[in-house]
Amino acid sequence: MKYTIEDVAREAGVSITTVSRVINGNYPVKKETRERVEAAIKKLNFQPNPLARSLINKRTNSIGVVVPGLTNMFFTEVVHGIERIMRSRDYDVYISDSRGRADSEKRRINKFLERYVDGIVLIDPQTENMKNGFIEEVSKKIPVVCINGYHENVRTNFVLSDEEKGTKEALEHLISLGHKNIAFIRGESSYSYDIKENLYKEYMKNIGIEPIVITVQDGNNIDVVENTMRVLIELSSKYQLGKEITAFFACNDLMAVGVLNGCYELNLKVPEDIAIIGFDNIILSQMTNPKLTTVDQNMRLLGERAAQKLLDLIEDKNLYSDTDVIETKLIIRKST
Amino acid sequence: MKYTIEDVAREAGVSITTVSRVINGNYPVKKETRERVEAAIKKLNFQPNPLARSLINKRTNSIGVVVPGLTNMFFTEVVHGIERIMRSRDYDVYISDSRGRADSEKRRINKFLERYVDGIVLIDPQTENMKNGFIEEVSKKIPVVCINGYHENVRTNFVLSDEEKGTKEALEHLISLGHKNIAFIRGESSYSYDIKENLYKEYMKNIGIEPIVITVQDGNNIDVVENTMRVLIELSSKYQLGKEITAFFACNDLMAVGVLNGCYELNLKVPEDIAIIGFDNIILSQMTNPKLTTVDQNMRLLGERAAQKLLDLIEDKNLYSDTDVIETKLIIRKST
DNA sequence: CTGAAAGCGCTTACAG
DNA sequence: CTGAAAGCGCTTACAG
Repeated sequence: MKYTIEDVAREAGVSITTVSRVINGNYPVKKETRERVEAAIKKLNFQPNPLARSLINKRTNSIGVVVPGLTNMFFTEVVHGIERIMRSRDYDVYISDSRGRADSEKRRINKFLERYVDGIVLIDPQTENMKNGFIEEVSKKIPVVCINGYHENVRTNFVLSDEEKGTKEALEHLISLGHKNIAFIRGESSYSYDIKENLYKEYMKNIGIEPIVITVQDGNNIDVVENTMRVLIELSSKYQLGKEITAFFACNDLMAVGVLNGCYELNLKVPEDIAIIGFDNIILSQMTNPKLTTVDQNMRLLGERAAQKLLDLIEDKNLYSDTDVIETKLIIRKST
Repeated sequence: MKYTIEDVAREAGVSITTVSRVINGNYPVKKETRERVEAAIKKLNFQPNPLARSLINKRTNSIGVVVPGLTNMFFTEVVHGIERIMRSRDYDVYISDSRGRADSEKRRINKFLERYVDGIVLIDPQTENMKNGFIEEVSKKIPVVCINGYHENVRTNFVLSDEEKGTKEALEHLISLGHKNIAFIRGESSYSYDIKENLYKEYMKNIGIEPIVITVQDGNNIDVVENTMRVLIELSSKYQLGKEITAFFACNDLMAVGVLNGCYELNLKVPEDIAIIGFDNIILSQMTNPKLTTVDQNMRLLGERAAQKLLDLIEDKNLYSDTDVIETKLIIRKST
């Protein structure tokens, strides 16, 4: 079995109080005593039971991260950024997948709360949970940082990428290339899609073209690639692709790849017949043929910044609310 | 603040012992009393502190999963299978990324041990940690299931996909198409690559051709796609591609996609000039152009089977060692 | 600088 | 069927 602090105390011939003190280094201990205790710890290869410590400290040195889908590389990149920071500070990061559903997200968060994580990062939290006050409630109990997502009048912390600016640049890029008949592809429910859709409609209004909004299902699971492709093929019976629609703005790269694959099936040339622009700049966007024009969200930085902020919150408990914005960048490649 | 069992006891006018008994349902409690306690629990919205329970039970109702890289969809698919099973049994699953390095994998495992997870799943564990006995040691302390990875004389539990059979079928498929000059692409250190390489060499020996083994770096991170592409381009100055090499066997789909992208850069037609076969059947393999011929590892089932086995182990502590083998399946698409 | 004791929030013999 | 008490492995006032 594992050794306890009592075994160490016996071994070193001191009280458990003293052992505790040398472990935590929070009280003066005579050098000689300390060395004896350290030797005992080493000899027994003693590791304090984090459960027992947490029970008292109310701290677990761990954080929870909730993502809508592990198969969208956008999220794994962001998580990677979070992990980089957290590990350097000796925090454990636990990842949990909500499958993009509000009830599941809620459950995941509650589980983390039960487990006494020290803080939570929510990537692309469900709008429903933002609007109904759930996330604000959670933010009162524990440090929370949200990456992207709905944020009007919600008192919690945000690290946002400037999706508005990114969307504008993307749309203007298409327009500067002479496109007017631009269709818009989005997933079911995410604030990121909503922002983009609003801007898209505005632009279309300005150029006097009827907007075409296409909603595929869950946009954050890799299955969306196939789904989007199917949707595109259906679409080709309604619209004359290459004429009535000459360009697609896709809300993320996964959907953009779906469009690309659909074009291939339909024998449409990209970008000659159809231009495609994605969003995120996941590595997949460089792997297609042609490579995808897209908007870089600087995913790694989003994660790092969120982690840093969460750490700050955990440390001084100034619980909320604050917003950081990170720049996006248009990456022009071969699909436009 | 959160309520404790004491608050519930006071509210219901019973002892904490009784409250504990109705929560756990492990001792008889008079119906009337039970109802009073249940009402109090409901009223206070009481949730028992899992830390305190775990301190006594030595159980946390959670498991750890260590993966070499979250950006290789092979792993996220397997994890998905694990989560499906675990959630239905109300276990939390915590995912941790070793970045494919033995020291990091060790550290991740030790962290899980410290946190008293009830069991651990290792996906594609590092050969080094298998051979030096580390994983066997861990398996003595706690239920462990390994998915794939080195397994000679290591006493722990395995769920393996039949990579040998898969490799043979892939190679035979290429040969049946008339290929002899087959090159082999692998990542740095993984048992999966080793098995495949051995078989590859055997086949090449049989057909009397000098084997060409190309090692790219870390094969389990999505960066490998770019790396492989670069490696292929360099390779084109050493070999006459399409002649001295007419086919590539890649140890996973990520590398296969890298080869595909490289061929595109080099203006080589797939499969006319160069045939490519991958391994795993991650969804990405259907998204390329042409779609990839590959070997399906049934990732979801690998995860589910491993989770089920871990659960069995957790429940009856019959700690090791046992091996399940799951069939692979050749998926012929357009790259061969 | 050091230790005995109380306490974190639970569970489980033990006694009735 | 129910409760008082010990205990899980720690930390931290309190006293010296």
